[in-house]
Amino acid sequence: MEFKEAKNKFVQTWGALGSQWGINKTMAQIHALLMVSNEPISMEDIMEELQISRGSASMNLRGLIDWGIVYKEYKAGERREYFSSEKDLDEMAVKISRERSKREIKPALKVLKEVSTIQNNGSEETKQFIEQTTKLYDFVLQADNMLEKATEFKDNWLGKLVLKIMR
Amino acid sequence: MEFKEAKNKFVQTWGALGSQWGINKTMAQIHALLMVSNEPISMEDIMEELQISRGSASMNLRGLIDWGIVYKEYKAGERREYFSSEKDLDEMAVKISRERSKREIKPALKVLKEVSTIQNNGSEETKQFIEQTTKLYDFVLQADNMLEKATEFKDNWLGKLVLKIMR
DNA sequence: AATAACTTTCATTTTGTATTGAAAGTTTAA
DNA sequence: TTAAACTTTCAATACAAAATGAAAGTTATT
Repeated sequence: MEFKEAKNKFVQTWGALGSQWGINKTMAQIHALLMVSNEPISMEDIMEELQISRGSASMNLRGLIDWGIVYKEYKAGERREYFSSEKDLDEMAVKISRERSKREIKPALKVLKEVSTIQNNGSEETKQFIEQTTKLYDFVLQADNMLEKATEFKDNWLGKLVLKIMR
Repeated sequence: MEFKEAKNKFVQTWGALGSQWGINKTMAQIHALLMVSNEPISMEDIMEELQISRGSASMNLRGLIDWGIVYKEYKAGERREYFSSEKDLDEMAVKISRERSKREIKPALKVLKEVSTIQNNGSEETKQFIEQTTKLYDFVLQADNMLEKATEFKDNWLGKLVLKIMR
């Protein structure tokens, strides 16, 4: 397999993985492209490489910047903007974890808290509902805390965690 | 907030959360419904409650059974099938982790291995590509191993993990 | 201040995913 | 073995999410 083919395969795979985890395919593909490039890439080049429109490139790049894992760069004497991605994978994982927590888990926790604290009117179904949603709240809270704590390690937290768990 | 309203809110929220993580909304809603019900529910009732068609109910229930987090149950003297969900959240997390690993992470790892072992032709871009995809392979492998190890605890692994991490 | 070089926005269109429902399939009971 | 009671399948359809691209917006240069 030669470089070009490998690169394309990687971009496609990363895109597919992304969409299985709720990240839009094109966004994941742009991210993949930037991850394996050592030098910043212009929007024009991204459009060309992935065969996507200007609008799509613009929106998805902005999305990646909002996630904090892609940066804008300016080259001296050039008008055009260039983009590069976070290359440190621990840093990347931390940022993605934090964002997902903020955007998705925290709001879900809020609702879980609300619904798990309704008045128990004594009926069996209400009792069961409160019980299960309370457990769920505790579980999700714990999972979210774990992510938060883990990301505090910052320095290769994943590796340390694995060692710890394996004893 | 009364029971019916709370239940509905929970189902909607769980559905939304699911689709943000790549699980189809209806499937997540059915799962939510089953999680907070103490007794098994028939397909008919699920259709009624969520206002979905027979086909959709059938497909999504089968999907949940494939994930291993919903069970078919038979009532004595009744033809109709009933469905209930895994109520143990640790068990549920273990099953979901294992399935996602098998379906999504393992295949991605295979590709990462492939593309990270192309012949280095000496060019800078090839060198960078190999370097970054190798790092990515190691990272994803480590994350996958962590999940695997964690799920071996089985017994409230998440809680134990959190305690460990927090010291 | 006008022009050029670029980026963003957003109404429309396209694409992909999920749903529908009727027909086919299956199982159980008589 | 037939009928009844149920579930699954799948081609057609609906729906939602993403992409397009032209117009509007922005910024830098002369």
